[in-house]
Amino acid sequence: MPTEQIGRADRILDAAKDLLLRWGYRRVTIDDIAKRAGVGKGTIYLHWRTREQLFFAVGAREAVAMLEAVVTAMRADPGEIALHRYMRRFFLEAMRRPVLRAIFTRDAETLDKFLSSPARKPLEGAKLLASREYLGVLARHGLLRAGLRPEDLDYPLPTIVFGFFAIEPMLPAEVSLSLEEKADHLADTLRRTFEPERLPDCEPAAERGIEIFEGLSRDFSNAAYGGGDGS
Amino acid sequence: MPTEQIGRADRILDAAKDLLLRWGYRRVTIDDIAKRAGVGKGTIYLHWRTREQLFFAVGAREAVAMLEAVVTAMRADPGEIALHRYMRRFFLEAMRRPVLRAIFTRDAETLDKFLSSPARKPLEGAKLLASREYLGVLARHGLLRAGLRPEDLDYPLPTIVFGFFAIEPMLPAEVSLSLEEKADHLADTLRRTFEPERLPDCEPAAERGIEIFEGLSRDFSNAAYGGGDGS
DNA sequence: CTGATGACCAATCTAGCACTCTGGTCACGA
DNA sequence: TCGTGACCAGAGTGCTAGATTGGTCATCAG
Repeated sequence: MPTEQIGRADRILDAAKDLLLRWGYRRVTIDDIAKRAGVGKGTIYLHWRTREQLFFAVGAREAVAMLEAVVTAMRADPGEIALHRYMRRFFLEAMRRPVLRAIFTRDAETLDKFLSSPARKPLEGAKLLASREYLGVLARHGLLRAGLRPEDLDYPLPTIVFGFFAIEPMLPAEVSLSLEEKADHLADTLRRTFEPERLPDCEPAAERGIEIFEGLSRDFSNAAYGGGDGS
Repeated sequence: MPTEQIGRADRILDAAKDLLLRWGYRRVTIDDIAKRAGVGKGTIYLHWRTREQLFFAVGAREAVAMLEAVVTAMRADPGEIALHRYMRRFFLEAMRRPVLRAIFTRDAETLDKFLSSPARKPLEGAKLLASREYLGVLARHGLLRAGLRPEDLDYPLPTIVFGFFAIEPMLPAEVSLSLEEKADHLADTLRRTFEPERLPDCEPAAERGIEIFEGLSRDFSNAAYGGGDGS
């Protein structure tokens, strides 16, 4: 895809994202987005086949930004590859991006019908949360408790992490923890539940792990700009 | 309240519960319940002030049954007072009772508008999940990790437990864990996150803990039959 | 010839209205 | 005294006419 078309796609996604956060999924029309992006309505359909896929692309682009932040952190400090550190950062980076926050907390006001659309699934699926390959790398480098196989985390890991996201809109006002403190609780839980008491050197695991997250990032990028079907 | 009136209240609650599980909150009318219970419609209003409170009473009575099962287990084995054992049983007993399962998994099909009603809150509130007094008993008897104060669990404990309930309706079909296995994962997580490596004798803690849960059970019982406002 | 556009159309959504249903009350009867 | 069901206000439902909008494609600018 020509660079200049990517710029146009980004302008459209910017417009869609702004309007989504201001008005919510239901109220934003394709015409609104086209006007705001300064393009004709038909132009939008040169990039994405349906309205739903356009909004999926909005989320996918945010996921790419989040994954890039994660990878940058891992490059700066290989210790970030550890499960509890990764999930801590994942939580923080996701919650700080309004679109991802809406998706992960299942904000019905903002997302409306998009919540029950199949296009949303890849954005909060287990693959994004922790791919099997990543868990495999952790296991091979001694970053999971002895005897713990990657598939042993299939149920409890997403369940625990999901709890921290999903409870967010239900917290009573008197809970005054900062986002960092919440992330610390999540990290502590995962640290104690899934990791060995002493963590080995993370350098070699980080090397392989970064590749995995970069690949995931590329996949989401392709899905966002390629008019992909989100599969 | 005369015993015979409690019998009538139970018949009404039985009818309401049956219809709730078969048709869902929205479709069940007071007339339906009265007919099925063999009483006049006005009679129902001699027990509860509103439809909402009647359905709260249905849930409260289930909570009483659940708490009684919990207490029975604690009497048989004081080890059940430990946080991870208590929550394991809590999860199992709640999930095995369709009404409580609907409440804790936030089943929109069954509960409909009752989900957003304030009357529902005490049923899934933090008090039922783990009261401050109970956590105090655990702390005093060395059943929490050294340095962990009861209020330190205010955020992470309900968050983790909530995750195990709330993810239930979202699990893909290929997850074929039994309820017991899920409960074991929950117990393992709490065991490692909040408890000391070696648990002390639970006998003294169980003695005090049982009183707390019996008191809680009485509170819910009063709320159910006393036409309470659920506060 | 390529790529962008917006008028257009079918299908869905919304507003407004007439009508039904139901939660809650209370006068009456057992 | 206690239980009842006829009754009523107001909330809910179904319907229809009309507006809105996702998606298409003939047309046009460069």
